[in-house]
Amino acid sequence: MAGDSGATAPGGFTDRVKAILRRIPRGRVVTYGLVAALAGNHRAARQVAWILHASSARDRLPWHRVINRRGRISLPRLRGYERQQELLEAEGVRLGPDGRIDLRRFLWVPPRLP
DNA sequence: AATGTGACGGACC
DNA sequence: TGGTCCGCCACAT
Repeated sequence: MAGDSGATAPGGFTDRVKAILRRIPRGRVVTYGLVAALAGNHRAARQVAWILHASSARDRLPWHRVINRRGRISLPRLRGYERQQELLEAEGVRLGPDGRIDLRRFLWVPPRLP
């Protein structure tokens, strides 16, 4: 039907990840591992990255709010890095001189899961 | 069913 | 501090 372009099992890991990503507030970030954990598998961080890579703009996911555990943008330079940085800074997320984001300050952790 | 993918994470040196 | 190696997982082909 309309929207089966997603093609993943409804309510599956991918759906959960997407739902979580859409709840990240502006000006906040999460790590791949955290999202994976919230989605039910703390070891599936790589899968979260894969989902973002495979998702299109139509998914309306705040992909730029996902960074790695070091507080850094994982996208390679000239392959999305600058774009992500720009989007983050536009929301007030500041990168340090080493391109690091202070997770203690910007990391978003949902207060509770329903 | 087997193999490949991918923007990870952690252990280790 | 930073590079390398390895384990992990769900989805694609």
